[in-house]
Amino acid sequence: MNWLNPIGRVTGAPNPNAERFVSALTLRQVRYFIAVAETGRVSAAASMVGISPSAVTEAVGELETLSGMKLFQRHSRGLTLTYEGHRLLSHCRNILSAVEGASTALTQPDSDAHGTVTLATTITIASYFLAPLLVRFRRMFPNIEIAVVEAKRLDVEAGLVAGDFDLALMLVSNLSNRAALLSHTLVHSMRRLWLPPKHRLLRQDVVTLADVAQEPYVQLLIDDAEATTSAYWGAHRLKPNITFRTESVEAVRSMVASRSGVTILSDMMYRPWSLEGDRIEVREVAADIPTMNTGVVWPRAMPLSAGAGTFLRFCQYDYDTGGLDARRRMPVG
Amino acid sequence: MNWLNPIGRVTGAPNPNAERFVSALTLRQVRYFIAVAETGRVSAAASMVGISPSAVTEAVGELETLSGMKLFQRHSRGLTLTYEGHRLLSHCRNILSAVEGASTALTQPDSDAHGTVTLATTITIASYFLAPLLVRFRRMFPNIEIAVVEAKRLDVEAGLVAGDFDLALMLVSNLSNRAALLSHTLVHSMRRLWLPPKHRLLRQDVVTLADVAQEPYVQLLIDDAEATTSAYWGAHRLKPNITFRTESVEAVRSMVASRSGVTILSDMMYRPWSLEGDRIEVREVAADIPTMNTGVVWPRAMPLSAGAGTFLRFCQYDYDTGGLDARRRMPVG
DNA sequence: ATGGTGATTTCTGATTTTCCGAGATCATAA
DNA sequence: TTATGATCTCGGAAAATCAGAAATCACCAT
Repeated sequence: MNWLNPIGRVTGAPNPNAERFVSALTLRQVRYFIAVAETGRVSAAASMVGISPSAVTEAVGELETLSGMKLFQRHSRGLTLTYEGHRLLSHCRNILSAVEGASTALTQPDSDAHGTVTLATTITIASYFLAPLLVRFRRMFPNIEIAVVEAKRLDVEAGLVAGDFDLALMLVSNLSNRAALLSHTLVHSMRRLWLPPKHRLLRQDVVTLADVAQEPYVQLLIDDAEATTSAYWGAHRLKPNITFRTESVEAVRSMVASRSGVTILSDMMYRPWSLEGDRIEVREVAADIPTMNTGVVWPRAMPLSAGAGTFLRFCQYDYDTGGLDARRRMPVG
Repeated sequence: MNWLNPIGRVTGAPNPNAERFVSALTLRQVRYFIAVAETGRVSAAASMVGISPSAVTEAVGELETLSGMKLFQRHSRGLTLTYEGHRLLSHCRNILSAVEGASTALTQPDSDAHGTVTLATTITIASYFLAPLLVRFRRMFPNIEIAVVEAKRLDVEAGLVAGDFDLALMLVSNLSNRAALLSHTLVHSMRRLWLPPKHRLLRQDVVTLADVAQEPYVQLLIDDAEATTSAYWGAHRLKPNITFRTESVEAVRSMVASRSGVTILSDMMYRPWSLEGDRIEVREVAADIPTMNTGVVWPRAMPLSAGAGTFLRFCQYDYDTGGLDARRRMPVG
């Protein structure tokens, strides 16, 4: 039990157990507490929520022991909030308004949402990420039209802040204009070493970047692939022995499968077979190679349109349910 | 019961009863639902929250009938969220984080808060509002020092955006720079007609602004009093018959009490006696006269300092408990 | 096919919470 | 001092909650 000194400050234990509070609090207590605080009388609060006064008294008492502080000053005319009670009241209102938020979200399902969303992507995403995602989205929201625009990374960012695009699917690892953009990353893809079958590095227990430096290296050129490569090679004070550069991922696959070189690319692009049907193996490299993070990006300034909002929510949902998680389609290197 | 069609959309009733949802939802349901959604298995969720799986199943079932939609897709390996369930999940997280917010607020009581707050006011507030408020505040927070600065309205606003003041107590009805300032109004004071005893207008059933226009009018000059007066007189296409202007409210009181004129001023300044001890009556005017709204103002850009935050909270608390409500000290006109 | 496995769900009874209603209590006003 | 109007306390009944056993179900290997 806590006591108030003459000037109304709590003098008892400051925080008995906040742990217990979050796990034992009841919405019933919150509702009754708010009713009492707003009416100033237990009886009025009871009739407001439609139960007997004694139940309200009980709930308030529970809340007081739970919070470990006296919430009301009781006097003959009723109850008035203490300062601590007043502070708790605003938090309790937050809780109830969160509940109401959930309720209104339920009453306005966006199953029949409509409108159009202009979505920008970079080429990497467009090739390996977008198509299956869009299929699932169109199936669930047939009345939302998605206009897809492919552009260079900087142009996508510029278009977002200019309002030309609603949102973008792109690599968020190296976003330039973070001040004006918000992002939610959906997938972290590891970058791993691609090898032809029976390659000598497959027999090694651990493969280092120095090992890879000895091999002929095929460098992909799309998006920021080359810049990223030189970044983490440079951090290790090494250089790949680049023997071929191409903008085609299929060409990379063929080169690797035909034992003409190796490469390090993200799991998102990996497929176990080349176009010709030859197998491609994959190995983890014992080095600090950043993951490739792709996600949704939108301008910070304006709130998302309804359609864009449901697309964003859908992306999270689709990721959570495994729709676009590349690792689940992958062998364990 | 609702059903999912092959593409996973709910086809049942859209919103059975949102009313019931907000009044019957339980934190228990929310907690268990989140646990199941995060683990994807009833058994794991049960051990996470420390109860039996059957109880979890029950709670999830309750939440599904309460929300009127299927929240999980059940299969042999466990449960995965439907899209609707995913959407509800984020709202449920909101609810729980609101609960946690309340908890952390309880563990960090600001009873022992300290620091200094520089508070700006205009003259009207300083005379009729501030002193008793500060007394009560200092009694509750003796370790927070309040430095009071009195200035003209425009200077107060400029000082707030410049960061010279933490907050201000002032009239919020006619704030100029609303773009850069946030405000919370504490008191709405009606503006009413001040009359000497036995004045002829006291016998009238209703008093219009046209009636007042016939009387000699005493115009107070402090703050925006004159601008406000001409604003609402102008809106009624009338003009007061001003016979005296003064910057002293005491002078106004004396003039009215000694039958030298009438005036219209806010209840906040009203006292039933003049300095000489003569009585002053008050009457409501049947006209559209704006109320005088005074409250707390602070710059929108930066978050409030800890001390300023508790001062703001205290003002709301003090108002709610009747500390600075002028009407409770007033006769009913 | 067929039984095994690992999960959810259903069912039942025990425990706890929640509620009501009747007194007890208390502070204030007449 | 008494009356009043409020809260608080204390039963017992109803409802919610829980645990554990049994039932069910989908999938997988044999």
